[in-house]
Amino acid sequence: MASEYPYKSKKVIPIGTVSELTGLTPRQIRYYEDRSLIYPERSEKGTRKYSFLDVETLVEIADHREEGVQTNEIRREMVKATRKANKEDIRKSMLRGQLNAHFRIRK
Amino acid sequence: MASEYPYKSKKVIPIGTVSELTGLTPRQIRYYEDRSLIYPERSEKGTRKYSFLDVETLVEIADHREEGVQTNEIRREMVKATRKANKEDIRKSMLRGQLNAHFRIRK
DNA sequence: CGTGTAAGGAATTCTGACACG
DNA sequence: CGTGTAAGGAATTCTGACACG
Repeated sequence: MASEYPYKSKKVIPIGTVSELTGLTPRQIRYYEDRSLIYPERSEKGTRKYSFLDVETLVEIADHREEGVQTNEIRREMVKATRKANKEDIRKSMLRGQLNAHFRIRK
Repeated sequence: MASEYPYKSKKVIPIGTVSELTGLTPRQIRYYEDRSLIYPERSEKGTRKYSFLDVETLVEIADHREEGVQTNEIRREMVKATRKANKEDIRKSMLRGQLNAHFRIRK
């Protein structure tokens, strides 16, 4: 489920590399986590690990910030976008369910 | 060209994480690099960075090693597999070239 | 609010070497 | 040949705080 890009969501990138990839400073990256915009995983000893998806999200955050959008507003937009995506997923899976029921398609 | 998996080849994973992902020790991972089985990138200060493709390769290496195959033999097999893949790429691109010439398809 | 920085400590990684076999 | 380990050093990351604004 939702594993179309197996490597995109795997959290394995350290903050220094994320910093290079995004152009953001580690300080900024940690702050956006503090504001609940991203959720890296932690290794046993506490170092943060990010996914490529996190990197993409951070780039979007950076774009919004450059336009002066505050982190609060960015969070609202992200939540909204997520809800929309989830609704579409539900719609699709319901459609699939109907089709399967109709045609008796084995998964 | 060959960028079907944009994130698969990007070298961003530190050796400790690769160790967890593969079950190999950092010592083993460095040794296989020494034997020219993998080629991580280096950060400015010298720390190794691996891609998910490297991780996959390392798992294959681990499988071969468990069967007692020596690194030399593993390297030969890998070179052979690479050559085969390249030949297929060339064949495909030539075929594409012919088709394009025949039907005047714009790229 | 968002970001920089100095501070002290902890965890990571690096290399070259010795060991075993 | 392939891998473990102790050694010393360098680079990375972490947190909490003060600063500016």
